Amino acid sequence: MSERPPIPRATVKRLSLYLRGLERHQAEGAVTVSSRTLGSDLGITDAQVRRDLGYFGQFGQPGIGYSVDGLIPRIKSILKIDREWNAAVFGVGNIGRALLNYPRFGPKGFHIAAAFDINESIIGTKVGACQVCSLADLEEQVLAAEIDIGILCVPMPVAQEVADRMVTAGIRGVLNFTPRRIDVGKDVDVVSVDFSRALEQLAYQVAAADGED
Amino acid sequence: MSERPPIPRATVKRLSLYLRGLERHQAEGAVTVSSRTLGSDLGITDAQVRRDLGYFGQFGQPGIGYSVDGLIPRIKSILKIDREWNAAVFGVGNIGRALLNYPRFGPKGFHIAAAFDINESIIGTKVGACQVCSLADLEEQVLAAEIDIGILCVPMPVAQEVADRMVTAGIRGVLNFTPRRIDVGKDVDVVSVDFSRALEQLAYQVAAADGED
DNA sequence: CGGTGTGAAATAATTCACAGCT
DNA sequence: AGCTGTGAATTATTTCACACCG
Repeated sequence: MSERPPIPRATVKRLSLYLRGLERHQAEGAVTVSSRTLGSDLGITDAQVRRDLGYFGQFGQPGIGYSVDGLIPRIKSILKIDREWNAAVFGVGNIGRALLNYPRFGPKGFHIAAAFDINESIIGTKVGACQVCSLADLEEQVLAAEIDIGILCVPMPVAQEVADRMVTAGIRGVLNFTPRRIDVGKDVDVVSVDFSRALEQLAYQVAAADGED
Repeated sequence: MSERPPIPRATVKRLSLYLRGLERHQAEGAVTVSSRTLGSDLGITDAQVRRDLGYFGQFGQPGIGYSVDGLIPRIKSILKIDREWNAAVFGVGNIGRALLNYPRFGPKGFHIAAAFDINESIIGTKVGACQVCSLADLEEQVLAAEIDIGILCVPMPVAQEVADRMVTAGIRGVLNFTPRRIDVGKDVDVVSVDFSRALEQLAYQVAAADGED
């Protein structure tokens, strides 16, 4: 019955970064870490770190800080990455191929279990650890491999159409690499990664730093 | 002497998205667009759109909306992408290669003018439109090609070191594809693109939608 | 001391709501 | 009628500051 306050979106976005910082400290042999240390790693205040973690419970020890080995699994559990997620890559073009070869997903609990494309010349070939399937078999394969998350890397014009089929096939989340908003039902979540947008932000910031406001 | 209010970071992040929306409406032949239409494209309110644009001036016509052809260049000018930016890719691995082949940067005003790697077997080969240079020639080439922006795709352990050299060579902004915070002086800007983080956000959201809070 | 956890205060971002233009 | 631009109100997020613990 205890009434927890709602968790700010901004807090959740930082959680991944805390995890990163903690894993680095762990690799360096640190046993505990203070909110100040953790915060300065990512350029925020100690108060912010304590507030963020405070939403989920009391993990620290006054005078000592947070146990590195203790906090890591707590954050993984909060982010729901204390389990295996099955993902599939849709579209084995430049970006899809890069992601299939990206070695950092597996250890993080994201298992890329399938890859799809429409191009006959690469269907059946092996990219990374996956045999490329035909997009025609999407529904069947998504079901068989119990895919939770779809990584959308197809060309922009067919993005929405492929996304629709992913959703119908039962996928629960979409990681969208397409520079376009994807419409899914309200039961499915989308997170977008947008290179052009990132570059545009950078251009703005660089120019602003030059004194042109 | 007129005192403009400071521009919220959140507003700048949305500007790229407005531009996207406007270009789509332009392609579809629309002449004007209302704040409501533009907003619903990206899932925000009309008031938000008007407020955002209002920070930069009065671009709309009451009763009509915003001129599509008029607003696009205004936003480009605000974002400082009404000019050519020279970028270089550092690290021609999976991601670097994908970016060099990404066809969408050129038309947006970002010209990838150079690519660097340390791997002898790819130095001198052509990837996308670039001949790969040795990282040893970084300083010289950055200067010669007048690189403004560095796209950092090297392996994590050498990321900071390469970034330091980029900064020394005079680069003004870094687009960081490394899952690690990059430290640059205060005269240089960094924007990060972090795949793992995006996946983690997605995992959290999908699980939350499942009712596990 | 050095550090957490957390009310209270301050600041930032969003939405409301409406005067005024076409 | 349809829509912008913007004060005022609201809501979200961050920071302050301090009681309390090891």
